[in-house]
Amino acid sequence: MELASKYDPRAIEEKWYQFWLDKKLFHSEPDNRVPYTVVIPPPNVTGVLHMGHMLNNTIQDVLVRRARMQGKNACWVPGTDHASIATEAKVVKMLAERGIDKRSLSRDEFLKYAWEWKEQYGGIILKQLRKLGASCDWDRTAFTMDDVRYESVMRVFVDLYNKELIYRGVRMVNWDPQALTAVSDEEVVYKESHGKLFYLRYFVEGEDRYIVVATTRPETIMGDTAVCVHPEDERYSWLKGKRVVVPGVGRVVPIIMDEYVDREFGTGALKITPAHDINDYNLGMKYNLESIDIFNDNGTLNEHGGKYAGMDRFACRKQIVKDLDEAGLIEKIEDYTNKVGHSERTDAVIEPKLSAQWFLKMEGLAKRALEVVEDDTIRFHPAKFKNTYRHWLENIKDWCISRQLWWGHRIPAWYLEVNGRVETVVALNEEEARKLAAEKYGYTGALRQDDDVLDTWFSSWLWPISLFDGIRNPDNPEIKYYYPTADLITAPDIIFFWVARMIMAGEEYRKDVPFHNVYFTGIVRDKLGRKMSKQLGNSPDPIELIEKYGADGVRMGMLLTAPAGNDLPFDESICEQGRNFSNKLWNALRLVSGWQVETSTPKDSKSRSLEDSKSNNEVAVQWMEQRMAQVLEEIERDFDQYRLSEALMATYKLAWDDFCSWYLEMVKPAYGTPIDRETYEATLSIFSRLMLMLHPFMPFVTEEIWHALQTMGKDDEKAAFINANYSIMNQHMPTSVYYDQRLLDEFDTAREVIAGVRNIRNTRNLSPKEALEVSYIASDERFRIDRFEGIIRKLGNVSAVKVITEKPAGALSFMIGTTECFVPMSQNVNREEELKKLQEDLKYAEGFLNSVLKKLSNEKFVNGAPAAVIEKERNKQRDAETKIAALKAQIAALG
RNA sequence: GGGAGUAUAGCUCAGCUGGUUCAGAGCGCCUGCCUUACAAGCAGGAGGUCACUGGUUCGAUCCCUGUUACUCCCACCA
Repeated sequence: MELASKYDPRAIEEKWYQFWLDKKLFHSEPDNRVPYTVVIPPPNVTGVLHMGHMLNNTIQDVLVRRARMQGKNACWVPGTDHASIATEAKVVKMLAERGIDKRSLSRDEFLKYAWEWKEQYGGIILKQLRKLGASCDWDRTAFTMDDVRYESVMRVFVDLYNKELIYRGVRMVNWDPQALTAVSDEEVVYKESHGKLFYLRYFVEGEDRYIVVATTRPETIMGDTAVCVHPEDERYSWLKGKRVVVPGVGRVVPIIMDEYVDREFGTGALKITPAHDINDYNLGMKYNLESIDIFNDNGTLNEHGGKYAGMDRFACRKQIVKDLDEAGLIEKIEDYTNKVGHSERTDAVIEPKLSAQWFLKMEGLAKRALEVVEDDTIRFHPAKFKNTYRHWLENIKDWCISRQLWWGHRIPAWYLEVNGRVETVVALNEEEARKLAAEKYGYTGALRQDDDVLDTWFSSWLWPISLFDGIRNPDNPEIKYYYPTADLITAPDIIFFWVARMIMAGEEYRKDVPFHNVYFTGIVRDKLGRKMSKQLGNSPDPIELIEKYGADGVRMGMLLTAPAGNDLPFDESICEQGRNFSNKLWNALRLVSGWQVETSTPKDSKSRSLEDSKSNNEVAVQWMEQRMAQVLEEIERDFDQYRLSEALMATYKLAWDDFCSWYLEMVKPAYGTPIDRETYEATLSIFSRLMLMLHPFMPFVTEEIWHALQTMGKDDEKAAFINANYSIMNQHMPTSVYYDQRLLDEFDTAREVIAGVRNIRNTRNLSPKEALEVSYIASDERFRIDRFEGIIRKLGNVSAVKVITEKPAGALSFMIGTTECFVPMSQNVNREEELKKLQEDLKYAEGFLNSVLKKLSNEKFVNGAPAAVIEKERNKQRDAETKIAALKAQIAALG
């Protein structure tokens, strides 16, 4: 078999993904195994894959594939989110481009377009995930608005309404004038903005005196219904009981006094606009003030705006300032910086607005959701997010769940009029509602359904349950088997939107947590530390990256720099490392596949060298097995703590350094000679297990190499059978076993000897082809290299390893611990240089000894420190003294 | 305004319960090599007052005080 010297991921990745799909290896059904469930954080149905998705889904895939190989029944459920506001905005825009105005459409017509759009563009992102290698159970693909999920949402709404946890009320909400809908508190982003603070004159009714009020929003004076000052503010005590004229408007409003006012801010006087500010609204309630709503839903002035009616709020601000200024009603204007709320989805400036909305009571739900995180029934990784979570839940307010949109789950509330009163019935569907209306009110006329839809998160919060139909059929075998899920992998910015609410829903509808662990990924940033975004154009296209470096390469690149909860400064070049690693593995395969295996065991003298190499190889195999067991232990620990990047790094080093650089070099037969069968088999086995360990991180290249290894040396028929019927995916992950630390230590010493020889060669410009001799004085029992002598000879190109008792003349030396090693030189050594080097070493050793002696002569240390620590210091002292003596002797020999 | 977090090599980060895993890893950098698996490679090497300050301790990268810088979250000051 002839293999290309460069690994080309493209064809290989496609081949294996199709193979996995054909074999239905991602599919899961409940059985006797332990379940391992992960639900995907559903991406927006019309979204495209970005780097954040890449990171998030790579992590999920690593965990899922590992669990599967550990013998668990892994089920990773994919799906998409209907994303009410975002999708509706996209559809509106698409229609506008086609010259269609949303307002000219009926609800049904609009929804038809929306569904068409969804069918056309929806799910692109799921296709892209396949390129990444995601091992989702695609048969289970769900959508938050498909039949099962839709009905689940309806049932939950009805249930919570009947439990009196859902209510409808007129409240001040965050209004998005662009999307024309209310949004929740969490969907408002406050941004620093440079504006002005306007000082307006409010004349006292019938007098020449006036009071100056500072405001950032002069356009709202049309809605002013009072001016408020602090009751103890002596500057304004004269105003008590008076009334003032709203400038430019002419309306006469009362002066009220309330401690809410901050006397230090502005002039200490505050204008009250109950319809357009939450605080003013509260004061309005308290003092029974009139509330005048001056805005239309789209942010233009309504009929209360007088001559400004129809103008946009920001245009109106300019105009009104101009007009007031001309009328001499502006005292001054100052620059001012404050935080202005923007809609997360549309970026429009949020307008506080009074409107009728549906709310969900949070108090009881929040309490339970807090408990399960506090007592570690659910663990956060990293744990610091517990603080954030607690703080939010302890200060939570009722959740505004209605949205004035069409795309979404329509609120199942119907209105009817009986005896001049509007009554509400809430039911699963219109038919049920009709029945209910008849029962409760004896009403049989037409019903009018609420126009609003539910907040998107009102469906996502049920996701871990509704995916297994656990709302509609709470006792079905699937929900019982797969719920609670194991791990949730998500970004910290949706901890409130989604994570907290899923926990609430889990407690409410399953009396159990929805997952046991939450792994918070970091935010993917560019080299300059900026968040990746479409606007900045600093986000690479993940699909292009995959084409360039292979999915394995990109996965590895992402994982290497992404410890849990840390932001990840992404640089494309990191993918190169992943690609190079794939290539390295590929070339290891090329090496092994080219080996000739010993066919008979000849007894003649020619086989001496083969026998020699055999015993070397035995040690090599032993060592590699021990090393592998050690790393496996490390990796298991890393996974337990969700330290994925560390687990990958450990595996990477095991494969590259230990396996390729050391092990393969140890057993590699000389050119033209065969390798013994035992070593060959052992190598294939070790290599295969390495592939298993790497498979969760790099699924494609490992599957390819694993197959090559399994079929190596097999006849065509057998190979074809293996290729058609086996996959690395469901092989059993190796587990750590006992390993011999002594052997590992001995190898480390041997490795230092080899490095010492190579270093001498390197610094003295000696040819690697010239064999050197190594000798050492055996004085330290910790220095044991007997077992690795043959390997030292092979890898260091050493002709002999000798134990001696006297320092040889004319030799170069290096120290390993307290043992001196010598390399005799045929040519003259550079005395000056050697002397300089030895003196530097001596100086360092003496300094080190000094610090140790200082410690040991400190009575407090000797009395206070534990015996073991003191013993260690004494050992250090002895070693340092030995070393110093040796160095001095060498210097003397040279001089 | 409140709260949380971070600061260790040029970069990104480990360093778990104070003492031989104690100053580490990967990448980058420097030097020499196209050594028949791999230049997407091989061998060797250099780099750090562990942000600053004071304290606790026989002993501090690690615990405590304060300072500085950055990051994030929360909040209705017009």
